[in-house]
Amino acid sequence: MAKYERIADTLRQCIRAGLFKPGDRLPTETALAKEHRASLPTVRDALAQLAEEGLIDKRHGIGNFVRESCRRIERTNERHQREKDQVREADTEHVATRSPEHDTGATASDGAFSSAYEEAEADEDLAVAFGVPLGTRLLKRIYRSCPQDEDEPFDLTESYLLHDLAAANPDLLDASHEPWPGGTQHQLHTIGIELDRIVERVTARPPTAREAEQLGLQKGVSLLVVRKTSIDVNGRVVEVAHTRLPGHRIELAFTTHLARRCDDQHLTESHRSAYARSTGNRYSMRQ
Amino acid sequence: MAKYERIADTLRQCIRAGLFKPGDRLPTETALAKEHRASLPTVRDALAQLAEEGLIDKRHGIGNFVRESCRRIERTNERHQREKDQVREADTEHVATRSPEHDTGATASDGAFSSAYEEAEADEDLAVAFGVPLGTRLLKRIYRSCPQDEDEPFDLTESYLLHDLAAANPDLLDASHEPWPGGTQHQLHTIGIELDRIVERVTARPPTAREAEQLGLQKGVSLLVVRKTSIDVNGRVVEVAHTRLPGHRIELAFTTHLARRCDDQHLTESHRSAYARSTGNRYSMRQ
DNA sequence: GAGTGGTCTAGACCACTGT
DNA sequence: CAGTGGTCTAGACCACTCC
Repeated sequence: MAKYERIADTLRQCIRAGLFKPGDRLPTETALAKEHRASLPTVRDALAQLAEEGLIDKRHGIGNFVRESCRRIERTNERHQREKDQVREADTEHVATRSPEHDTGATASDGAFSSAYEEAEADEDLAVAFGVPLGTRLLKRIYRSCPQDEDEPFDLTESYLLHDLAAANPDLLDASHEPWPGGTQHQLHTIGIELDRIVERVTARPPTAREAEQLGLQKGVSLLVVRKTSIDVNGRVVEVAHTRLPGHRIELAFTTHLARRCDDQHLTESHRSAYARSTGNRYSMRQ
Repeated sequence: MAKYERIADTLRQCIRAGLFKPGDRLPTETALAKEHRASLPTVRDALAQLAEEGLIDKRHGIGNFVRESCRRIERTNERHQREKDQVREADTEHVATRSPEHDTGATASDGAFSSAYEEAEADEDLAVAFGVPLGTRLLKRIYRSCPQDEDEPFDLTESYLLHDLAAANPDLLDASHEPWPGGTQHQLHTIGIELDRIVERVTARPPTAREAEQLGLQKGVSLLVVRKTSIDVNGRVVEVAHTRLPGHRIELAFTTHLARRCDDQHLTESHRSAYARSTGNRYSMRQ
């Protein structure tokens, strides 16, 4: 085992054992070097490893600090249904009463979020996603949300709508109308769009220098990248969004409901398959 | 901008421009150092960055190679429903005919997989997940699957079942009976368990040294960590699995079907909410 | 053995932060 | 300003791979 790994291990143990507590500053790098009879770069290799793991926070010109064990924020896919439900509530009753406290506790209710609106043209990627010609006008919106009562943003989203579609409601083209009750689904509702399903594609990679800066991340940590596609009841892609989240802070929860195994033998196999294909994961209403 | 970042940028451009093609060996590190009038560690910092991004493959004693742009493997949550369907097909018709080619193309059909079985005791984490006392006997199984016609494993899974439950079918305790048609759901079926839903929690972090070795990954790349909980029709947690996947190779796709906004106004709001809570994301059968 | 990347050193200088 | 981490250098030695 390499020396820098041994040093990293030692520090890890000290932190887990509570010898260094969250918020504490570690000894200076030169002090650690002397203590472990190692050179500075070697110590720095060790510290870089701890930073990647999210165990310490490197602050240029100040020191290396033990990370406050930040709570993991859960984001479940069931919020999509809740959001859809809220649209109708807002619609039928208290029109613009934003009720963010409706989903309490477990869910990441996106506290405050700033945003920026601009026009964009569909690049190849987006053109394919929307199924439109290259260069089609899009409305691009940038969101940055924070968990309640925190300072650092924890998510960075670029959302795209078809411009001509969004233009049906001029309010949608104007950033000053944020926030909307019920979020994007409500916005889409105002132009007569109802969502049928949402597909989220998740990958992970280290952040670029720019992303690390924007999200206040250490170099080398992992970024969760979610590409969300919203499809309306006519099978049309109406929104494509690209979200980047810090992997060590977020837990994406996806619940897949399975159809009850029905004991009616009158359905032939081919019928069943076709049915399954058309509906996907769902819950039998028969239960 | 730091020198090592400039060097990394230059190399990135060379690769993207096709000046270095996939499979090519880059100039030696000393050659790059001379070319960029930089020291060896500086060049190595640049190369480390490219390795984290999955752009190059560092091979000790041989050289640095441009990564074959490995195809991204998609894993959708709709495979859970397919797997459930297969159980029934296998049950009613061709009993043990494993038909992996049923899900063609897009899906990662887990080619070959080795496995190891052993007993384990529930630690705090697992005890909470299963809702059983600490120390309860569990059956621990380890899977490593490869995409079709590839050598490197791309996933590493630890699966846990309640031992006493699994013991109802002695075959489940024996590794030699792998592979099973229809996978774990079929295995559960043999002891009379039908799944209601699957919850997958996704996070990302850099791999440990051990994980990097086991999965053949470069240091510093991102790992997708999926914790899957399977819940049966009685609301009991019957399987907990922990899967680690290379973030740059995998794309996890989750489709959330939304209930149609029903225009029947006879449902009061409270009824609707209660209904939504009990069923989660689903598809209206009325459509 | 020759050539490659992996680790480590000792020391220099720069950039950032707080006083 | 002093103290901290960030970058870079020149060179040494080790570990791995292939011939």
